[in-house]
Amino acid sequence: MSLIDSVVMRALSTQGALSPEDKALLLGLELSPRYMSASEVLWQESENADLFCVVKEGWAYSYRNLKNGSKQILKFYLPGDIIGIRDFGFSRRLASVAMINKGVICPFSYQQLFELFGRSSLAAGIVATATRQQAQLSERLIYLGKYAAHEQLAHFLYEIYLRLKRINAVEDNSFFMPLTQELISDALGMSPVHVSRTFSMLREEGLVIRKRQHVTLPDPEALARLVEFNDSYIDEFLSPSFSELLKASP
Amino acid sequence: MSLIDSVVMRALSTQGALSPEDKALLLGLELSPRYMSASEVLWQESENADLFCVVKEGWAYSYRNLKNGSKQILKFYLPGDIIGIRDFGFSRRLASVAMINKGVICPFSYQQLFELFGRSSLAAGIVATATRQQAQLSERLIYLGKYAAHEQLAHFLYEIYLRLKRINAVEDNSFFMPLTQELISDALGMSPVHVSRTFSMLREEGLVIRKRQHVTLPDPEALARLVEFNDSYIDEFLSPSFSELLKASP
DNA sequence: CATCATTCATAACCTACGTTAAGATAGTAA
DNA sequence: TTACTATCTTAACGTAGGTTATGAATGATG
Repeated sequence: MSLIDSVVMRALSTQGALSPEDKALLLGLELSPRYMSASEVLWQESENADLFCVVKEGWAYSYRNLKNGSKQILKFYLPGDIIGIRDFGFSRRLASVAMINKGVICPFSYQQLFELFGRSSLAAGIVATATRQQAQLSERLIYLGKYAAHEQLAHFLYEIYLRLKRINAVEDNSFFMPLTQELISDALGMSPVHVSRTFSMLREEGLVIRKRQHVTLPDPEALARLVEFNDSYIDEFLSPSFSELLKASP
Repeated sequence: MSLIDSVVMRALSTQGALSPEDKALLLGLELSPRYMSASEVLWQESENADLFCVVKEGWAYSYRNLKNGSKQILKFYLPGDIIGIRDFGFSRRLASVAMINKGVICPFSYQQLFELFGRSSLAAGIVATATRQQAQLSERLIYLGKYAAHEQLAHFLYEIYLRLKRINAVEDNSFFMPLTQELISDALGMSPVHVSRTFSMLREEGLVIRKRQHVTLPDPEALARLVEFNDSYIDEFLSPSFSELLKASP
């Protein structure tokens, strides 16, 4: 199974809507996997934007450095995720991206992406991917705005849990999460100390067990109830009518 | 000048990248403007999603009702903005949308939008619109996470100011803003009382004058300096190479 | 005009979270 | 093994912003 087949197809195909021609187009793209070390930077804010990437292995994150010296993390990327769609259409990067641990990424040029437009219904798949990412950001916005720290952290952990489950990286309610509490604090907009406090709280309530980079959620549904999780933006694929249109299009 | 010409072209065309054929396609769409009253709801969260809208007149906002009784506003829509691109590709609405004051909107079906895909390079324009909206959300995320109330409010007002300036709705550093402090508080994730406090602060510093629904920024650049505003997501159009591709495509 | 509902301003008080700091634990290198 | 560093925990204290409440200004309606 080629890289494209395993990674990009998963990202773009939606309930088998990719036609054989679309697949051929994708497979025709030149793919040169890049091996990244931990903390390596993919690109910096305001650099020229001309490509996007699919994460094959490892975790990454996008962030913005703030004037007060701290940084705000916008999103964590797990294997199978697409990085840089956000910047498609802009000439420069809106945020920096760096690896968390070592991994492998597959770059595509926007030029290649663009050439797919008009030649196949892939455009819709790209749009769907972009909108799904946007939906995830919206969820984060909601939690940053109105919820207490323990609800934010619960929501965050449950989202990671669901996303990892989709790629079969959860076993026995446990998963590998290469994030420091400092990274989590940058993502949730709170202090590292308070992240620690909040983890302690969730641990005492038996909701989260954490040993270094190994996380166990003894009762994921209890977490989900705590945050009233809206999982449609993760689990839901394209709408049925949308899929029909995709299949029917030439 | 038709509705389409004035509103949608503005939204989708990017530095004259729309070809005559694209324009013909757009003009061929059936357009039935709908007259909306203040507070009227366009759609509710989790309703079936099958259309998007262009705002012709009036302001609107998307929001989510939270379990604790409050709501989080995701975005305010000004004349010329597209509502509902976010949901394209999902079968149900991820957020509710309601008018703020009375206005006029122009609905398009996703079906119509989809048919444009593959038949013209409009797809790229749609993607660009979606990504620009996503970029705006990212900016909000950054401000919610790490900045103090007065910085958040300054950022918010300056963003509105820039967006209104783009549609020539700013005169002499003043503009009409039909938002209550309660709506603003729902958008920024803070209490209405604190929005009032913060407005008082900015007023005392001579940065913002507000009389009911009329806002004046005596020195917009001073506000911008206060928040170190990143305006590329508003002012920047497509990247030059991207525009070239659009023009060159059949 | 009087009445009523919104919206806003300001004050008093309280709490969740930030900040600073000092240890504890684990992983790594010599 | 002994440092040495990164990461985490817990405590003590300060503050930004939440909550509640009261009154003023504005606008709508009869």
